[in-house]
Amino acid sequence: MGDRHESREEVRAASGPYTHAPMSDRDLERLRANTRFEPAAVEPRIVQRWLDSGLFHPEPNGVREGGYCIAIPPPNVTGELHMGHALNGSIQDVLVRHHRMRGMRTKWILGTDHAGIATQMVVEKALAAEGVQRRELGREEFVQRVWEWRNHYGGRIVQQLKRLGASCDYSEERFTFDEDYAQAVAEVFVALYEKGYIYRDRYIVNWDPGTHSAISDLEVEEREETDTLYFIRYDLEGGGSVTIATVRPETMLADTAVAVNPDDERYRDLVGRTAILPLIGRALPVIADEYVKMDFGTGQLKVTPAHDPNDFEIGARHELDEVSVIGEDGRMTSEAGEEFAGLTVMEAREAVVAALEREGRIVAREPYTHSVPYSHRSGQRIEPLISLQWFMKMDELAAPAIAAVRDGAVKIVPENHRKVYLEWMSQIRPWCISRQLWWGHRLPVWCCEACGAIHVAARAPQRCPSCGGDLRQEEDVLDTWFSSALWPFVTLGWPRDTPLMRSFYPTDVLSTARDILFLWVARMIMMGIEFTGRPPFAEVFVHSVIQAPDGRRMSKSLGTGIDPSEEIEKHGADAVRFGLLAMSSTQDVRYSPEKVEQGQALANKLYNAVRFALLRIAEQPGVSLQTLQATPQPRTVEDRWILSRLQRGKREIAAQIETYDFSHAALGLYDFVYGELCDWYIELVKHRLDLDRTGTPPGGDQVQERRALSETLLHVMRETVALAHPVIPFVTEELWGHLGGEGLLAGASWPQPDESLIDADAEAEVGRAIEAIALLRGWRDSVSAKAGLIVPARIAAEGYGSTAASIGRLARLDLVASNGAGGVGAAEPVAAVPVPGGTVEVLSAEGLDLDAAKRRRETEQQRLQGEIARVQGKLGNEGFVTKAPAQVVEEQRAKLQRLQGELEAL
RNA sequence: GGGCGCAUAGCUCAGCGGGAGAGCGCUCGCUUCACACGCGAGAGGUCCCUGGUUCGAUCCCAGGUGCGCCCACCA
Repeated sequence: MGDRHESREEVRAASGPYTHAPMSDRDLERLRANTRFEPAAVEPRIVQRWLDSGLFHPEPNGVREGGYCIAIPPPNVTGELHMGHALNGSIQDVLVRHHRMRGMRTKWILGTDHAGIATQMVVEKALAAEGVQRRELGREEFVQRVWEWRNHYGGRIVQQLKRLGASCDYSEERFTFDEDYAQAVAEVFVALYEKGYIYRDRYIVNWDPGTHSAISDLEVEEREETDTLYFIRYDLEGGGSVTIATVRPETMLADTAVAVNPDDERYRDLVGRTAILPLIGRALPVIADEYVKMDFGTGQLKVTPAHDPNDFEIGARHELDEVSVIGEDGRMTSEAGEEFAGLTVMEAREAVVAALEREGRIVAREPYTHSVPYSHRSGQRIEPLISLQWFMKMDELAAPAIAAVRDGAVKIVPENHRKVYLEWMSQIRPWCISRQLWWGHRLPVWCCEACGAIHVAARAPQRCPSCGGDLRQEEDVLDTWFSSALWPFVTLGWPRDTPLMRSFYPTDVLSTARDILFLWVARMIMMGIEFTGRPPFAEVFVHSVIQAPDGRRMSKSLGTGIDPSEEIEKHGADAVRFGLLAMSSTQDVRYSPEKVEQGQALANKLYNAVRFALLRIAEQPGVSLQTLQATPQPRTVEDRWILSRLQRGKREIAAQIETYDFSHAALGLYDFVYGELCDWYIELVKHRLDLDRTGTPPGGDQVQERRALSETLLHVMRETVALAHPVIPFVTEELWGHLGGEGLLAGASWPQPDESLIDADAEAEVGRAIEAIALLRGWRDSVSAKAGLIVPARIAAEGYGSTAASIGRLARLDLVASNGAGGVGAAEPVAAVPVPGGTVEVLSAEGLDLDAAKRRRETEQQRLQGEIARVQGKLGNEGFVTKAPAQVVEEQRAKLQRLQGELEAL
């Protein structure tokens, strides 16, 4: 990073004057009246300001250096925002906003996916509700209807992304079915075809009767099911029989062989003989094949090349006939015989079993649990069928994509996904890329109706180049993932050499859930390298999957889904973003409504902290908001303390964002705002801006002091708000305006840590005071001191020189000088409260239940004695003293001393 | 059948070789002039089990148990 952002104009930094007058009296009145941040009222207005500003659209300058780019995983055009989108949107937006603030030309490529099967199914369903069937309409009309649907309902998700605050480049929205995109897809297809990577083949595929299309291996999910395993006797010609075992008796109608293992002693003499297929009477050769397991079933296997992927391979090895008895509609064909033709597969199964039973051929049956393939898309059972499809050879494309990840050109975070990727890629198989759908990129393949020749070309030929005959375009469309694989470069103008390409390719990071690591990410890497010569991104960040609060999958059908848009309406986009980031990790996580509420609380807290600062400063006599500089003017130890803590905060959150550690970034922000800024700094400085109720005009020095504190406060507030902006952009943008920052915070500079403001002494002093105050408050509570009671006390401890007054105020003590002669100062203490470095002596028992204090003291003594014994035991252990690092031993000695001091003080 | 991951407070999760943490929930007390979507104080834990390594294990290693997820063509 480094010097890239240094040219940024300083005026946008958090230190600086009010450059306009944002806080008119009316604004201040409104601020005073609104004690809560109202996201629903504020956030939509801020979205509009961002959009109008043009900040989200970077002008391409043709130079990759100094740019930052993310391509959004394009959501389905018909989709609605779900939790995965919301989380990934939040993650990408944190990255994008952070880099934009660091002065980089930042582009977040936006667009939607035509999502072949999914969209076709949605529209088909909608049409069905009107009583219209896809086939009645015809292809052209149907595709027209899908476009209408898309123009009407599509892009809702883009609106939802805006509402989330995602700072995508909305001015250049892309669609994987745009004309340019389609042209690029065709060119890629042609190039791969010409290289011999794409080919057509009759092969057994995963046929999805639901979508009436082939689908890829990755779209198949296996489900455990218990079926019946039937043992069926086939007679042998010339006497004897074999018994095969199957869970799919209906496919026996398509058997073309019986196989045994060549090493199986039992059946050696069967090989070469002929079995008779029951019900059909077809002669089946008995063959020997290694695939057959000797220890499964009978060791005799029916071979059905047309309806089982393994049998298909066996068939290919032995040149067996392929008989298809199940059609693409999932029903039995005429090949199955009159008795069964037209039945569904399940009906046929019953009928075949009944027929076999009549012939006395069922030898046995037993329950059998196995995995059954189902279509991820339609939910229907996959029917393996032989079909003429287009395939893509993957080995050559995979090799460089493997190397890219193995050698670190593409870094996968978290690391464990790297191994999964490499393993999957190393055993990659051909990809079936054709789909028998209507909505999608049609294959750029033309068939001559006269001579049957096939022409593959990116632009439609007029007539057959071979014979001049009429051409007909291939009916099939491409798998959606074929076009999405080109997303990071086609969206930038590829194959043309555009300024966009030169400015933003390759992209910086791809953020996604792991479910599409193979379907999409791996294919993008392969295609990116093949067509642009470079991987399409330097890093892949794999984020959590958000599950329902009860640990089940979030899904509409289960009723476990939580709609992020509803959560945004209820709690605000800031809250949802914070919540999702805070709950995310490298694991899958359960949705935690509490984290969203925590985010909402943070936004409100920050709002009120700024509200306090501005209202209180505005009321100072002799101080005008308009003339203040938001610069650090430390006057006291707490000023130095907060400035020091702030520098550390800036350093930490930047590092966390850069290492994709979003939960710690979000929670660290919360801790800083609550645990340091609000609980302590504001409480410590409040009195310095006290309103003077006596009406006495302040002296000149006092005005100077108040002015200095005001400037420090403004500075701290502006920097905090800037720091929080990537995570909670809305409330921070709103407050930035109130704080007089120039322009929009979205376009402001990221606050850089100023090492000179780090102050270890101040941190130690205030840290000690905080500890003491907490102990004193605990003591007060234990003696039932009323909240308003001011207790006379004296500090008898080292190290409170500059914080004693603060301790008095925040612990509600009336502190007297330690050596005060006469008066209460000389009084005998009635109690001593141990604090770091000594005790605080309590000088009056009035209003205190000191018996309770005594009981408390006793349990405290016990605790201390226990701890002392433990540390002494450790130090008495020779092994510890000689083997442990000297520093650790020293720490234990110091601890012992401290504990003994505390015990004594009691 | 392979692979990966997780078991810490009532819930959701951080932490990770030397004093068990957060948010929410719970209890008690607060109209303390930013915030009751708030403030202050508390209670609550054989850090899954069994071994091992170590001066020392919630943390490292091995095994076990339970729960997720991914990949896989045994009828």
